[in-house]
Amino acid sequence: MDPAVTEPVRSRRAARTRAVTGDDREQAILATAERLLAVKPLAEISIDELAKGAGISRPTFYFYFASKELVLLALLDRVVGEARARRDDALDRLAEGPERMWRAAVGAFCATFAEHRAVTSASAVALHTNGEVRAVWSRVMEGFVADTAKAIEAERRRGAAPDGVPARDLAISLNWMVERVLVSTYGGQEPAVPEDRLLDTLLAVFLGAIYRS
Amino acid sequence: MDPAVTEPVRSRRAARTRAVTGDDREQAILATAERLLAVKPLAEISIDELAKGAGISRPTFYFYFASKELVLLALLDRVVGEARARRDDALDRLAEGPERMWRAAVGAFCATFAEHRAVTSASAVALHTNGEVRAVWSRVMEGFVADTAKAIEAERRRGAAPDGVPARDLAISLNWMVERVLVSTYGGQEPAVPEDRLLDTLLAVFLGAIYRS
DNA sequence: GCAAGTATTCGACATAGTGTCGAGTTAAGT
DNA sequence: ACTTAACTCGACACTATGTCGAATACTTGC
Repeated sequence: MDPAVTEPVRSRRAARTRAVTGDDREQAILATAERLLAVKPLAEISIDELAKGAGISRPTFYFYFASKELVLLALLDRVVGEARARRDDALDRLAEGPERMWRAAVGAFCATFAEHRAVTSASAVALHTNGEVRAVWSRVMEGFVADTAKAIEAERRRGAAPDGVPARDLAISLNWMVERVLVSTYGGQEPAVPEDRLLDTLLAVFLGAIYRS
Repeated sequence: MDPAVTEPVRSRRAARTRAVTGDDREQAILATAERLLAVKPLAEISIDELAKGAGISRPTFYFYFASKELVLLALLDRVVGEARARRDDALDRLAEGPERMWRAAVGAFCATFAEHRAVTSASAVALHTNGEVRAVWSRVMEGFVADTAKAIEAERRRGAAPDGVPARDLAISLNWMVERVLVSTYGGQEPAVPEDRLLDTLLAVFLGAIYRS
């Protein structure tokens, strides 16, 4: 994902001339948002709260962000970069054996989600509410799906995995499963897989779906 | 799910005395909601719209439902009953062979979701917004999960399926997968599995996860 | 067939949140 | 010092929610 697409998060403002203040405020808004998201969903956070938390008035908030969803998006951008890096790292581990690789790949997603659960959970929800969050999330998922499908096809070519339903369809289902299960576990929604069995369970489904004829 | 739990949807009003009018209005609200949900999400439907659509004023709406989420819930209740009936039907098909049974069980979910996509998609979204929808959805999922887990354990006992991760964890993951994949496909969210390959794909994951050692 | 009670209806109000406009202040660059 | 641009906020307009109380309509017991 090129950053350009999610860049126009900030309302206007060009290169920072004034030493700090502007960026400080922006960071203060982001920090406030992250803090509040750990406690309650985005829908229950008013712009006034974000502004107050950053020590500015409500109209001033709009100087920095056009909506609270865009604040979330800025937060999400950070996290996405991290997830991407970890995943790329995992995909290089095919040499260590397929199970190792899949564990690393699924684990990358799980770990990122867990470490930033406030932001990721809120995003998974905002997805249904906000078009821009939906677009970002779709692009992230698309990346994971494409890589997963490629890995499945590679395993099929080398004869390790049997043919079956289209690799891409399988990849889509598996990746959405990961997303949904993580949301239920970390969002406190029942029924949920206990956190400590998360990775083993998801991995079992991956391996079964990919390697069983 | 005992109906009693989701019964107090209506604000008050006891047994209908006045021949029809009251129930008619209530049905009109439900019909309006279902019609609008086919076009836009619940969040974009105002109570005023629902009231106008049913030919009443906004305050009068509150006589019938305490919130628009409760209207959705009433709609969902109908659908849940249908899904439950179909699923029960499917689980009796073990005699026809495991693949047949699983196809029927997953298909029951898919078919219900597809036939009432406006209501089910809206509910899957409201789940993240509304506590009561969340509770109903959780109970429905819990039912599916329990039955799925029981079926997996039965297959394991008769030696058809190998042991592995706890059956319940597997059941949770698989059922959330179905939910999430259906929402993406019917909610027009990318990436999505094309509608006509939905059942085959989900079934492949089920069989792989359950029967692969 | 009417008095009493209950079901139903809505106008009017109170409240909360969003987004915008325009007039201000502050700081940098020249 | 003066211009320009960054930044700030008071005040307004708008939309939606939810509630209260008074009015109307139907039903039932008498």
